[in-house]
Amino acid sequence: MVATLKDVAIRAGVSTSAVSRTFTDGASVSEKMRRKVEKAAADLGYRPNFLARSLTTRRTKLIGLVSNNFHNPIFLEVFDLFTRRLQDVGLRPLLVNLSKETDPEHSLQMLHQYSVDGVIVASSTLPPAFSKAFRDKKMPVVNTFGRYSSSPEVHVVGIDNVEAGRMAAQSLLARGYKNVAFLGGPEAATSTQDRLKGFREELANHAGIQTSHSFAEEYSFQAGRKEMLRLAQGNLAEAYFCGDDVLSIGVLSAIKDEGLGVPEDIGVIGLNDMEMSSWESIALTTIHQPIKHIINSSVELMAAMLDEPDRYPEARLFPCRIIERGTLRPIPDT
Amino acid sequence: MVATLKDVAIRAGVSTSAVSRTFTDGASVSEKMRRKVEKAAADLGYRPNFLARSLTTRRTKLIGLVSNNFHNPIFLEVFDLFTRRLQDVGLRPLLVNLSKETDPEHSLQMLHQYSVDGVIVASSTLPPAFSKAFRDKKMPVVNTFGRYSSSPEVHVVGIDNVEAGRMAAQSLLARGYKNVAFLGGPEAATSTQDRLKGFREELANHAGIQTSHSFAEEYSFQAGRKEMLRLAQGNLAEAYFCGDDVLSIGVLSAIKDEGLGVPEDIGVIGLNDMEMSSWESIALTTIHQPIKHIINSSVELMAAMLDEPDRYPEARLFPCRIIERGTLRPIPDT
DNA sequence: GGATATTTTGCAACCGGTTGCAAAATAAAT
DNA sequence: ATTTATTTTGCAACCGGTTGCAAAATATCC
Repeated sequence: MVATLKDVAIRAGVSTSAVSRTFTDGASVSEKMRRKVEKAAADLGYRPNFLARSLTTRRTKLIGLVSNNFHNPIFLEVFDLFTRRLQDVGLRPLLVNLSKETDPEHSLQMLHQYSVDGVIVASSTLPPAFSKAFRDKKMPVVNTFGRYSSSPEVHVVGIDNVEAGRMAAQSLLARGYKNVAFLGGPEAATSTQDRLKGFREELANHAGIQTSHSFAEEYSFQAGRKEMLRLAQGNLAEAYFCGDDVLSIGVLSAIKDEGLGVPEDIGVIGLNDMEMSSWESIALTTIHQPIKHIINSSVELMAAMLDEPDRYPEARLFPCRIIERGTLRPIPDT
Repeated sequence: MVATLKDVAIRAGVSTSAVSRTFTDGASVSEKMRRKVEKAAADLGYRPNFLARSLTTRRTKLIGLVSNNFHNPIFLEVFDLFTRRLQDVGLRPLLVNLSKETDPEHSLQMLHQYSVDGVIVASSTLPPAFSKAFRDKKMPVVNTFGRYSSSPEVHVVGIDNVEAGRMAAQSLLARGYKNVAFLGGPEAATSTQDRLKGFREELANHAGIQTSHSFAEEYSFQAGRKEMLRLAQGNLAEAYFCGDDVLSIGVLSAIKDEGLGVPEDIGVIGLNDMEMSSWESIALTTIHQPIKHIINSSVELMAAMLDEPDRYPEARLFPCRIIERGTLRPIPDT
């Protein structure tokens, strides 16, 4: 019913190879032949079948896009950027939702069976072993938002979370806060651990600063809110560095419920700078993570790996910067 | 390098057909043969290649999931539910982002070239012609969140938007508002048109009610906010029915900026009941759209169509209900 | 114009599977 | 133990393409 290569060949009165070649760039075909074939193809509405083609070329242009982060609004931006960018370079995302799974095996096999050309693991909460499992199967992998230090075998694109933690500490110190805390995402996430590490290291350089930390169960509004309500049972710090914007927004909600004001009573700084954080009713001061650059770079890197599968692994880290909005008190005049 | 059917056949000392059959349910293989083959397959770590298989079976289990809605947080929930549900029934979503495109042709061709088994169009803002284009290519299509009346050729799953508009009008009337307005999404979207239609029809049944309407450019926070700020230049209505929750949240932000209170000065009711609407700091009164049921049903329907491609088209509509939170004044005691 | 270099074309095998059909093996019936 | 019915197996063709190789067709050179 739908036209195949052979149909076109017959109609044009040429061999199937000739038809195949006119649809393969870089193949040797004369102008005359090309015109003849293209005419026949147009008449029949022929389009080459990518899957059949992939059998011999061993290229599907399919990319597994796996994530477990479907409750953090920034991931809508992430998916938007990824799908658009992948489309731009002629790749197609096969989306895999790992929300419940802990075992990579199943999705690994599935992606393998679909012969994806590569896998993008977009998550800072999946364990590094997960990305490594793909690497072990010889699949090109890039772990976007991953931790570069813990899996030098896989390509990582993202930020230096330790540095980001440090940056948060510095901003709080600059604003004269003396009692500060970290309210992180899941304790097992590498992003949480690293941000905490940088935060504490920086604070340790300064005398007379009180510090503490705790964790939310996941990167979500409710988890952030819940943890802050719990903390409010005891003594609160003067300012909180939250592991992520959506957590911060949950925290802001809890603070409001406690009848406290931001930034008068408590300061909050987030991380990510998702679109929502700039909403006038939220106006979250946060550390901007340049996700657009991170994602463009991830896709670029993936595209490069397709041509050079054994490329030596690298970490691409992008600098963050503070976005001042309304949830920290101003820097005092010196 | 990776084991193929033939490798397994050789190692087990049987024909390739035998191997193929042990991996095809319902095929005729003796227990002895099955064991022998499975042993060999396990030794080699063999997994059948789905794409090669699809060539003869004409089933890829790939489903095009196309949307243009990457700025409305509810779509993160939508993608979460879709991907999970599709995975559950053994289907894989090939995600297509149509944000910029107006022309279906390109993605249509691409999905065709990947031999997707079906297409789910998840959008209320893509024109019905879009879904029809897939149908015309004989692909199973379900238009989730579509308008059932305007394209009886394609399967639609969602709500009755006219009814939802009516419901919004009724709630406002019940609360004694006399001057009400509709602030819709893009004017061209069928969802906008239908919600407005129901809203006005219902109001027309009641005397002494003033009404007006206008549209935001897209379903997004900023668009809602912008439109509300524009309206605030003139005379405001007592209550606004917004075409969608994210629009409502933008509207709330604008109202706050104008120094007005909700619900004292102005009432707001949204539609969707996305997770964020229940956040304590937002507490939006809204019409709940049962997206979980809608999506489950969409996937179920798609699965059914794979077995029966010429299934007579149907519309599956789910009832909405009002979720009372804090953005409308209470119903007065009678 | 003929010899040689270069480009274009078709043949046929292959990518990794599935499947209709007939032969071989096994089970059931007499 | 035969004969007959049923199940299991392998052969070979096919799904829709690509590609190495050698032959055919063109182009280039003297």
